[in-house]
Amino acid sequence: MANDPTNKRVTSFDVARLAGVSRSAVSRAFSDDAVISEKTREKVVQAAEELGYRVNFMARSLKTQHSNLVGIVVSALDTPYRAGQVKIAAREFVRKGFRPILMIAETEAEVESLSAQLFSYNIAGLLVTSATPPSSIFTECHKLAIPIVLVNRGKEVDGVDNIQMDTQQGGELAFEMLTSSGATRLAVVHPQEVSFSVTGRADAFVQACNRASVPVKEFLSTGQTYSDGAEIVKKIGPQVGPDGGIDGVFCATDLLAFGVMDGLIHDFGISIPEQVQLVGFNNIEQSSWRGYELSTIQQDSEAQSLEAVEMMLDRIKNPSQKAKNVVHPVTPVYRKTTRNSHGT
Amino acid sequence: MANDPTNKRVTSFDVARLAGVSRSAVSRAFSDDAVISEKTREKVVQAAEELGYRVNFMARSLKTQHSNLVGIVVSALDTPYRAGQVKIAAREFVRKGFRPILMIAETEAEVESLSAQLFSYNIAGLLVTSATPPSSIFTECHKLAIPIVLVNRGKEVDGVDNIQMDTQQGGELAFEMLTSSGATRLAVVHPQEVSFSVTGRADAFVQACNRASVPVKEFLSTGQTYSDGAEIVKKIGPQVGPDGGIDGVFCATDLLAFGVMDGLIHDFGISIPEQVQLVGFNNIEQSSWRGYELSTIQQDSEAQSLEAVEMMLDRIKNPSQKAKNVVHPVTPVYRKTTRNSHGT
DNA sequence: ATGAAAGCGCTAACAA
DNA sequence: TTGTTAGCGCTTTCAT
Repeated sequence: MANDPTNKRVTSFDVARLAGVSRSAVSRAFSDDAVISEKTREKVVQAAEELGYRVNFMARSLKTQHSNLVGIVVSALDTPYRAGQVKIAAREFVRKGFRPILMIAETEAEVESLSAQLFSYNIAGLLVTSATPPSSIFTECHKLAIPIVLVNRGKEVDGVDNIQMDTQQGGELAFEMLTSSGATRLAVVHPQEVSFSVTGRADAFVQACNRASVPVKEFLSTGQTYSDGAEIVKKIGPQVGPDGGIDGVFCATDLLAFGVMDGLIHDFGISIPEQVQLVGFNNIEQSSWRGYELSTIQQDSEAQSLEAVEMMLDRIKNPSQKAKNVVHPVTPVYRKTTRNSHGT
Repeated sequence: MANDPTNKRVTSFDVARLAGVSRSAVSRAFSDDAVISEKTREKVVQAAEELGYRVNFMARSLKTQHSNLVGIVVSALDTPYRAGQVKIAAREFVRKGFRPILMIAETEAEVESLSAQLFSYNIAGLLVTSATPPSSIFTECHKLAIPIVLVNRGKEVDGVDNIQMDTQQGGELAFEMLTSSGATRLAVVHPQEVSFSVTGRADAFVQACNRASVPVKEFLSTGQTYSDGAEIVKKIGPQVGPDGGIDGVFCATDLLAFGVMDGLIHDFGISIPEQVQLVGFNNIEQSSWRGYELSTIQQDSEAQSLEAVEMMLDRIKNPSQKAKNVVHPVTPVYRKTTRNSHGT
């Protein structure tokens, strides 16, 4: 059983010879829907096993003009929400026979260049869940007939599959969670950088406030992480209080909420939810930790990811179908940072 | 600028024709170290741009017998520690011109099958940071001359590059952190499933206790997450107390520590660090959150990841070099779950 | 410095 | 059902 590394690699030719068949036969033995008699198939598989043969996907892809490689372009992978999303998507792709190439892209420029790099691989599709790619990518994908699906990346782009949460509902829900349990002077904190889903939910929240003539103050954080929350709370803290101060704040992100919460408690001695109520967004794992027990709004990232890959596979099978645009509902999760335990 | 999807894909042949050169010339223009005059190179690049040409990596790989694809096999990607690790590694690979294929493998069987799948792609290397792959993978890699590097996957395997934290030092440090500030009756909690780095640090801790004749109780959790900590604390809580009870516990993972901590505080009314001290492991981001401020032991996952990819690239360049085995030191981080603020 | 030609390992007509 | 044959798009000797 020669296992010296100088071994020539084994090709379909070797297998064919050992099995006493043609190369086409071995090809057929390893193709999913090919006509081949069970008997020869077995001979081939047997020989392949013996030789340690594996079909060379590079050669196959070259010939068939498509690969089972897909691209996943993602930002902030070290964030619990994104990590979960990517984990699910990657697993699902693999389960369906595809291999995800992972590209970390924090800026729009990176999204563009990294996506473009993927085109050299005959990728079967592209999943983007970071910044919205510039339109050059879309036209390129279109030209190359590469399906592309966007997750939480904003309004419909022509001919691009899209899956997103219901930002509108998200903002309204946050408003409701806060006001239904007595908050009357609100605040919202969200990152200064504009992004469809994050900015969107904040905007919807503000609109809901305006519609109900409830005063609302806006606080812009540097980013959307814990430390950004811990930073912005310095501006919020002084305005929270019994006499006419803020008594309900919506943080566009759970992470942001934790930072704000800790600052409020530890630096301003404010008690939650007695003096201020707090609502976050995403319902990441940490939100249920007993040190926080954050009331929040859940988007089902697992369902999103699963649907994203399904959409893509659909598209691969049927490239001409119309682009879909699905929006996922969002649900309230009442925990201990709101006063209302709320039947729901 | 035709952008109809029926467009034939553009090949080096098209570029060659437009530029008025041979196909070899365009190949040379896109190869890093090839002899070509600046003038023709420019003509080619120009033509390529115009046509939207991109070299087909499948064809290139087929010809050259190697690709710039690498595999990353990982488990528990949705855990903050792993997510950070993978993010860094993936970015670094891309920066160096490689494309990481992400494989999520929770069990050893999955590691085996997913790694094997990657061999169909002529991958340039394999990075494993989940369960330790079975030896079949090693021999396969050896046979195919594919470099493989293991991160925190235990003792040296013959001919396999390996990078790991200093488990011994980790366990001893935990012992020191606890005892130097007065703990005298210790406990350790770690997952029942054996894994090199996690079980290793716990074992080292127990040994340190034994050596110093300090009593220590062992608690086995189901896994290594928050909820596993929240579960096992039910057994620990009753044994913590003023009269001869446990007064110092080392959790093999920060996540585990959070679960234990919350249970101790909320279900048993125990105050930390007054009644028990707590030390975790990893120093993930959440450990510094003010809701926890966990004293812990840091392993520098960024450095580890960076070094892992460097090792791999080294290996790719110089396949015959001896396997390396580097161990990274580990450092104590004193926060509020130990009594000692300790100069360090 | 450049071009001609061979061939990487595979699949898909086509013929038998 | 099977084998023969012709490329997929590229790189790389080898001549020039």
